[in-house]
Amino acid sequence: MNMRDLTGSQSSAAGEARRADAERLWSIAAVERETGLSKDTLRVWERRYGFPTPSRDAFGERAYPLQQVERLRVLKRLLDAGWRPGRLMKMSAEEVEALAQGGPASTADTVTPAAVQAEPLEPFMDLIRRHDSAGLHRELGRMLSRLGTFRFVTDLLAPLNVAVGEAWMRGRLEVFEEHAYTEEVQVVMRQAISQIPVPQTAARPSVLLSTFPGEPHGLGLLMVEALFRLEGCACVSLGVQTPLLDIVRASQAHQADIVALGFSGILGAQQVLEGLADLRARLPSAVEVWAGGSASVLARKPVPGVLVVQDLRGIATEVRRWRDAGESDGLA
Amino acid sequence: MNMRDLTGSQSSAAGEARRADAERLWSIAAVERETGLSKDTLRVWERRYGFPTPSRDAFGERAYPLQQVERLRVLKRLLDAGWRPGRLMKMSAEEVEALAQGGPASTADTVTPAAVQAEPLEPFMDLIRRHDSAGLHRELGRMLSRLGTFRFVTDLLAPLNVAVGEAWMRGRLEVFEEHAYTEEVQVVMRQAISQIPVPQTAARPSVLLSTFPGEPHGLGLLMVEALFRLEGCACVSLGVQTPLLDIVRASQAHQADIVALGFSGILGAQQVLEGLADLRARLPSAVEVWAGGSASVLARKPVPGVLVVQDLRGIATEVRRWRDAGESDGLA
DNA sequence: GCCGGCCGATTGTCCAGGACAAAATACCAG
DNA sequence: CTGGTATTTTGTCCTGGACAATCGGCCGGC
Repeated sequence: MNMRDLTGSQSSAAGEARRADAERLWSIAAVERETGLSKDTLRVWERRYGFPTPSRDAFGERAYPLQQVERLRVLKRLLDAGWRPGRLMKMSAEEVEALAQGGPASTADTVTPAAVQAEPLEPFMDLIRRHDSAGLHRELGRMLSRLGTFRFVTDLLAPLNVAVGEAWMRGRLEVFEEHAYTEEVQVVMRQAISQIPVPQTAARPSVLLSTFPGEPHGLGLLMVEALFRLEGCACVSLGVQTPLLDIVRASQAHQADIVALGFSGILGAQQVLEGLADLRARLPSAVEVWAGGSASVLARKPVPGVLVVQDLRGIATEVRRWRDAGESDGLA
Repeated sequence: MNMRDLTGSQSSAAGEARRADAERLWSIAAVERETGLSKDTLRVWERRYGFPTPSRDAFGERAYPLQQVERLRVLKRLLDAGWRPGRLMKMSAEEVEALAQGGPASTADTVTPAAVQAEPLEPFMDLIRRHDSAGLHRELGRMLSRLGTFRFVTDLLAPLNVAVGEAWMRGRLEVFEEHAYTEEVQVVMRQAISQIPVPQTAARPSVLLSTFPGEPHGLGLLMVEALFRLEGCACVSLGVQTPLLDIVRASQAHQADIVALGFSGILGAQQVLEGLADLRARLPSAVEVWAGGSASVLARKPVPGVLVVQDLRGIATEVRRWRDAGESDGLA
């Protein structure tokens, strides 16, 4: 419609654009958005470790060069992989680089329970790495047809998600590759869900699904929704990042029997535990709170009145338990 | 699986739970998550306006009572509707309440271009307010079939999104209702997209879709993706909130001809403009940057080298322009 | 009369530097 | 080794000040 804006600033040579690039400086807010490190953390690292070392703009505010932003991205990734800042900051740039490229997780070695790895994952990892969205879509669709929704979720997607997460932590996958993967899986999962026959009206238990604010990972929610629907439950999803008070209100409005929350491990332990306890306290005791996902806190510290479902297969079991208990106030 | 966690802390009477509720206090981080107001803002409001007035916990940290959190939620909504804090803080609780319930937008009266309101929206708003997810899904699906994807997007969803946004700002819709709406629309839109025949391999232009960090609204992206696909373009979506540097890398990996960004008006003006300029500078000039959405900044301040597509119908026009220009470096 | 630029008031973000809770690790006894 | 306690590390919270960005109103010219 409005073409005028396209005419300006055509850097003719690619090299020229590249140079203008590197000189562009980033504000602390921009670095926070780009890296996921809070402003507080960025400032305290500078004070404590002497890195990063931003210059200052005309107003005395921090201005980070691209190079440091990229290094901060690497550090953040290593942090998520279990490394600690103090250790990383003492290392030379080369050592960090070597670590970023291919090192194993520092401590807390990723225990891959290879026992039940039912389907080969490598073909899918290959498609992701080759940025073949169409191919990934096609192959996922094929596997959905072959395995059926239940096994597709439990035997393929669940381990594949773990593999993707691990690949990212080891620097084998970029953020955008993980985003593209998530998007394709979402498409296939929604297709799978739409194929499940809708249950009777007012099918019980009715389930409300969401995640807490700060938890952007929604794939698990979709997988869980599919499994609930396969059990004949009525599901309402709020998508990700719903404020606590809104989850409470939504559970009233939709007359939910179960509120199911997903946790990927991004949120801090305290945030998860306090949030669940809070939610528990604000919901009538007849409404059950279920929590699941890869966050390790869930396994370590139980929250009174909250059911932790570690294994996706447990959903069917627990739904049966709920129904056997008499459809309301089913707690032992 | 693990039932033990369900047995603890059963507050037998609902009233008892309610009372424990009100006494629970919120940390400043929790209030930030719940309201969307930054910690900095919460502290400076306290200093400047004398509200909120959190008590302190045993460690001297702010502890907000539920009542103030809820008032802050209302204030945040009025802020988004165009009010200014100084004005609101001078008003009595009753005046604010009256405003929150039904008042019109303060300044910047919402100009509803009722000219092209092709489809009646009220039936859908009703379904949303009645929390009839199944009904909403059914009616949206029916309209999709009746209108076809193009008119469904341009004549129904586009104005409906505006209506929903406005209803929220006027206090007629809760956050969770907007979440549930978004989810249902997403389901139908993905179904619509999957029905569009996939184009030839390597169809041009190839389009990369995403939003900037901090912009969680993804419906527009889906609508735009549908329109691009209807024009026979190859689309790859990264979903919402992709870091800038990752958008750049993704555009290389997927050999995108066009990078399309969506803006809902949540992001600040500077963030949008600087982000677009930055992205522009980091992409080869052969890759076009398109921006759209309801953010008013886009209309006010043009960014050199960025195409602003105000009207969804403009997408078809611009795709034709791109193709006529000779498939590469098509800028005038 | 209406649009556009200027100016003062408002408002959110940034800064410094200190403190300390929470988490992770090291240590030690059984 | 195992489980609990001391110690270090690390992110978040604090105060109070400063100021850029934005908003609202004012004025003057087309």
